Amino acid sequence: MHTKEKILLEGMELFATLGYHGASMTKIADRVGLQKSSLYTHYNSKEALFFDVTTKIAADYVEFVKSTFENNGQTTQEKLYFSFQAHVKDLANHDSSIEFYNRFSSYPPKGFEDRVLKILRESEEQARTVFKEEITKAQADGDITEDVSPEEAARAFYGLLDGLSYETSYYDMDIIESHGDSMWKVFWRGVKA
Amino acid sequence: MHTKEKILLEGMELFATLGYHGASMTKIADRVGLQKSSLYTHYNSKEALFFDVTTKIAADYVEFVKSTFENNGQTTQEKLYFSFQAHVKDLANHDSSIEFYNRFSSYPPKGFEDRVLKILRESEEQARTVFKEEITKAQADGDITEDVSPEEAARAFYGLLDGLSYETSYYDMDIIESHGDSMWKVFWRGVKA
DNA sequence: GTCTATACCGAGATAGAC
DNA sequence: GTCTATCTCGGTATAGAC
Repeated sequence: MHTKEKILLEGMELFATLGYHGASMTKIADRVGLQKSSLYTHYNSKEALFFDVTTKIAADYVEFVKSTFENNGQTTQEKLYFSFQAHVKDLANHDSSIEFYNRFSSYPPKGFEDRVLKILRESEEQARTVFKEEITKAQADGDITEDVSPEEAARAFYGLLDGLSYETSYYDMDIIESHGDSMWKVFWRGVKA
Repeated sequence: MHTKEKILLEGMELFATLGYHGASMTKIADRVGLQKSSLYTHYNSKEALFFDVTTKIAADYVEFVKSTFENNGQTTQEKLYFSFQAHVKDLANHDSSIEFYNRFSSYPPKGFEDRVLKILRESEEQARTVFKEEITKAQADGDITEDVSPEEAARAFYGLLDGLSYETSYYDMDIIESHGDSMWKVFWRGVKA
């Protein structure tokens, strides 16, 4: 792996776990196996590194969501549940790219708010669109009630994920999975036809 | 107001909006109208101030939740919805004590994780107990389905709040309220008898 | 209790040898 | 590209006069 890629990867993990200020250039350099001054050969500033990571994370997230729906021959309930479970699994495992996404969606570094949120919000918008399309199909098939609009159902579904995201740094894996089950059960009861 | 109380209040607001490291002693002192060195007359360290704030926030939150249920002569649905709306309102208004609670539940300052989470988790446990009691009563009255356990319903209800908390720093007030409506609608449909 | 002055440290970033 | 050395800034905290 090239040095620059390794910096990107270690930067992502440290930003995700320690936050922007907690992840010092010294710590990143240590993990890469360099002196901090050598990082500046590859990135002009810490800020430039951070935005490179942010852009990659946003693109990867959309791909992840799409991939969770690329299973043919399932019912809508199964597809939605599979996607939900895939999120729960990554959350419970403290996957660092998801942790990066959640941390900086909620708490972008001071001064970078607008630029960070623009990047992350656009990718979330794309992800939500994927959910909405699945729900619209399910309504057409009569699997989901007409009492709830696709927009409302998609928001409620995304709300489940947000709720679990919030709990990530709060609870252990088994608790998160258990909460996920409760939330899914109530959600599905709330939208099924 | 005594100086120490004012430090506590301004500290809370700055910790909530800027985070632990973002809220420097200089900034806190500026808001109080003191030199930063004078803060040390009242608190031995920034850490001591932070934990004083954390303890107060945790106690206040439990009181807040209890207060949202102290309306007599309502149906369970109305009481739960009232509590939910009270949370939405504070979240949408970016009430700083709720922002403090959410920020440091998810991202406690490095080195303080165990002590901060212990304080905040205990208060959340108490709040969840309040919800569960209401739900148990509602089941006894036949307002909430027996298909879902009180524990599951309470977790799903708390999941709604967590999901909205997550969205707080992401969206504007009107969007949060709209998402809240969608989530409530699906939740109630999911638990009603 | 509040002030000014200062010690001390770790952060981001740059210069220049190799 | 990587290194050592260094600059500058802003942070927490302390000393001592008033």
